[in-house]
Amino acid sequence: MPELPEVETIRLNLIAILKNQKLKGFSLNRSDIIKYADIQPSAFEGCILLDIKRHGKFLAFLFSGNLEILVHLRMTGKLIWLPALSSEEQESLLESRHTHAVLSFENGKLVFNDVRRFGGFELYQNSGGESAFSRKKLGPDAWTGALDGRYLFAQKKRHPGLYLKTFLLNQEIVAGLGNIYTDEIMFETGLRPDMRAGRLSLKDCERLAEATRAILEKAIEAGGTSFRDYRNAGNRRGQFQNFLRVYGRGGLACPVCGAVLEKITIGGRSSVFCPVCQKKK
DNA sequence: ACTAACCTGTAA
DNA sequence: TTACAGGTTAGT
Repeated sequence: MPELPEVETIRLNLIAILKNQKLKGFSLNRSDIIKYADIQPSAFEGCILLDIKRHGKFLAFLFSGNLEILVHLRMTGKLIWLPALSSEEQESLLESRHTHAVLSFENGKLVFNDVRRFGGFELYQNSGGESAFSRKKLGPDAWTGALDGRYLFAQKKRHPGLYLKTFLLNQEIVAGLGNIYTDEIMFETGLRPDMRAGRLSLKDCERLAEATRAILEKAIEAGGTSFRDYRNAGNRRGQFQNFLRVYGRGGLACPVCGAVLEKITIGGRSSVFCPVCQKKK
């Protein structure tokens, strides 16, 4: 479900509420949402949440004692701060068969709910001040990282055969982009998703980096995109779906030239683009 | 470098 | 009943 702007929105919601709070309890309704563990969940109890960081679509909850929880929401994962909800909503969320974990802090409970169960937690006991992000093969963060035209140009030389769509979705190249924002970035840049990355010029790469920056900024400002499932930590929708130009609009008119937007499948993912405004090269 | 698989829910 | 969904990855 969530891409970088949605995960960043959740991070901003939660850091304001949970920084320096003590974790009192860590309970699981299903143990299979723990994808990896150096230690037991109970080892986190009594620890202080020092910070919440994000790299790409991963969230890292950093606790005292060098303990860390990595969270990935995949398609339908949600992190919901229970006190933000009405008492009826709180009750139904706690009883939901898709609520898999509850983190109880001194000021309230944080719930992990995931219909499809692709998402989950990884529990780390770090040594030497290393963050668990370093264990993942992730490129620079698309928002806070060193992403520019020169970097993309160097990367496209390493992966010349990838379709541009697949290239932008690859988290080892750039971390944080998903199906919505890649389509939006390619539309903004005037490049087709089915061109090969090897054909990108340095100028194209500079435009891609620029468009990425601009679109992510607006999307974060709008609190992310709620096309269907996404909700922030307060269980509320984002607003960026009102500003999407091509994603989810296959068969409708291009907002710039009026041509019919095409929808194709690349690497198993749907892509929508304008056959007039976007060029293959 | 592509596909099938992991899951469940919703819409066609 | 079938196709499809803001993601990733093991296997081919």
